[in-house]
Amino acid sequence: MAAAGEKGKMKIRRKMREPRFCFQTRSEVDVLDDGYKWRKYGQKVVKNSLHPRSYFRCTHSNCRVKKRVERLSTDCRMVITTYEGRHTHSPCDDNSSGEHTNCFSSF
DNA sequence: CGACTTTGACCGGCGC
DNA sequence: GCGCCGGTCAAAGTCG
Repeated sequence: MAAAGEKGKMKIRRKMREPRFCFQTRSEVDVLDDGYKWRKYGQKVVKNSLHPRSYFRCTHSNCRVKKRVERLSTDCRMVITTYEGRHTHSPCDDNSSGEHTNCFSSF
């Protein structure tokens, strides 16, 4: 990511076996309802942003997907939504049931 | 009543 | 060896 700049190069964390999806969205709200329910489990301030970063987790039981929402210091209405992991259930359940519309499977 | 939110504190890993 | 940063969990409170 852009944060890779700094002094050297961030050592790649192979520990993260789960894919990471970073999305830049311009919205006034932190959490956009993408069809999943998220529960905030933490908030920390990061120097690179000068703004508090929010940590979300999928409220489902079989879903351990994590979501990270960070606000841009240059654009308060711009937020970076980072999804970590894969959803094991369908968004909004019944809706489009039996349809694995998981575009994320690209990875 | 159930579910979700918020803040603080704790722990691990890494750097120097 | 110690300090610092990032990340996570827990408890309580509130709202629907």
